[in-house]
Amino acid sequence: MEDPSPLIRQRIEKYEQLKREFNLVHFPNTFRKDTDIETFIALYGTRDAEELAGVKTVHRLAGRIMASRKFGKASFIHFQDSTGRLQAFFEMAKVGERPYELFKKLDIGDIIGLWGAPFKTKTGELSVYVEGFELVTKSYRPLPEKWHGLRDVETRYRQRYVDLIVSPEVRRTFVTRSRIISAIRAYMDERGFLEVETPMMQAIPGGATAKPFRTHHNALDMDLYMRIAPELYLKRLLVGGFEKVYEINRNFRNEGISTRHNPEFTMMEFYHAYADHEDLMRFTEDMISHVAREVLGTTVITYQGQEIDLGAPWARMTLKEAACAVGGVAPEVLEDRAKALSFCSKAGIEVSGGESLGDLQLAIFEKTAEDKLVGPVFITSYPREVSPLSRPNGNDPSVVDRFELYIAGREIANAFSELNDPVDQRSRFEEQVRRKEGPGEVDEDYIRALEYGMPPAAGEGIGIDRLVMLLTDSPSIRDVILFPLLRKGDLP
RNA sequence: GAGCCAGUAGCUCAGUCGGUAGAGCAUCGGACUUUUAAUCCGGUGGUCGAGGGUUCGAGUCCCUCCUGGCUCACCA
Repeated sequence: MEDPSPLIRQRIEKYEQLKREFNLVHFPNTFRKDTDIETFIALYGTRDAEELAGVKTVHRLAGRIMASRKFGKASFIHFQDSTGRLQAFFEMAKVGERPYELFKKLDIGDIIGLWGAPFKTKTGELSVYVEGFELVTKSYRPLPEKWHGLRDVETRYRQRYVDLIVSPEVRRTFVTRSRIISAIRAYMDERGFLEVETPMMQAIPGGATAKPFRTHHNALDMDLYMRIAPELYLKRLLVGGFEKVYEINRNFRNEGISTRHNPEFTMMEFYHAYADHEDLMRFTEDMISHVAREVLGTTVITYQGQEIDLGAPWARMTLKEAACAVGGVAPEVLEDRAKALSFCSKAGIEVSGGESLGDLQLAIFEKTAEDKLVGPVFITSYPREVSPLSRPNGNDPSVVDRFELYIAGREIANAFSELNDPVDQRSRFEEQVRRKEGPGEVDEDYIRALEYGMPPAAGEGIGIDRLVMLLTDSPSIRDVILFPLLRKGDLP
């Protein structure tokens, strides 16, 4: 910033003056702590004042000053580190007259290192009886107001670092996010899945139908696409002989932004050879209920006021059953293209007229039933036309062996038995090209891979952000992504 | 991309009918040895998102634009 506000100029000048006056090192990196606040509280939190009076152990702690109550010759501050928040007591008689003068000039937001023994105040709050301290990092910018915190959502997203400093619940959400992902990794690893990494930059953006982001490699003079899904690469690995693989990573889709969509989002995809979609339903309900227990200690969650039990087993319903039973659609509408078309126009579903019956069935399901599926529920038997990578059902070739998982009205996972017939796969790709869906060209190398033989398998994608939203009761995907995409722009 | 709503001090917010821009917190100076949004006294701080228009006069009314939120569309 070229012209810092008076407040910031004032702080910079103040720091210069403090350094001169108290002979301080400029932004030092010499303080070392030996105790986290969480540990300190765990050691002493339950002991009473008399017991603590006998504890002479000096701990070195560090953190950011979040609140202060200063008096002439003694003061209290609250400071926080990554593990918690603690009160510290500064007494002129203890730290000395000069250091106390320095202390009184510290600001909320400054990072301080301090050492002292535990004690309990008159009100019974565990605190550090400070023997000495160092100004570790000067904060030039004032923090948001202590009582209301940071309310402005734009600032919260653009300056997440400030949001994290002042909003404990935001920190908690992102810690939970990390634990969820760790629990998933552990679950997969324990079951013999191999975590792999496949290209984020692809010459042919396959595996889904979203619009890709385009980029360019200069040295190769080659256009590339940010991946919209890792699917086709993961299945190449099945051809290569890995039988259980997974990847947790970003996908990029050049589509709209909403409370449920961010242009880059995190997906776990996994593939299991010698398994089918039925196996994956059991696997999924077990995994997600397991993760909920690991991270939250329960399978019963409350999402936006609605109680949902993630305990297995989960309900199952075909797409048509859901449209009828949940969406209130008359069964014959789903069996006749003309009736389906007229239903769509009445229901306000946009149609071009070129849709197949399967396209219409899916559109009707999504319009009428999707957001009512509190679940958890597996929706099965998707139309073949909307599932170009799925294996057709053995009894009814109009549908495929696929399911989507719905919880709280949202699609959380999509899975199917994989199509491993290269001839059928080629014709589905060609059909996509004809219908101008997908990448616009056949991924010949993927077909070639299938021609070598891919073992029968099932695969699944789980939207990690949405799962985290569910388990952290977050209404918007931006609440579970540290730095959600916003228009380029700076705050004044 | 469309509709609706919002933008005032570093932060959280008032601002009536168009008539001299306010409060609390933060910050600065002073008092204060057990506070919990400490308290008390005094002070600093504003391109009212940007630009244009109407008017004697605009934070307030009108237009355009910017940014964000929500809903819808696309998508997962």
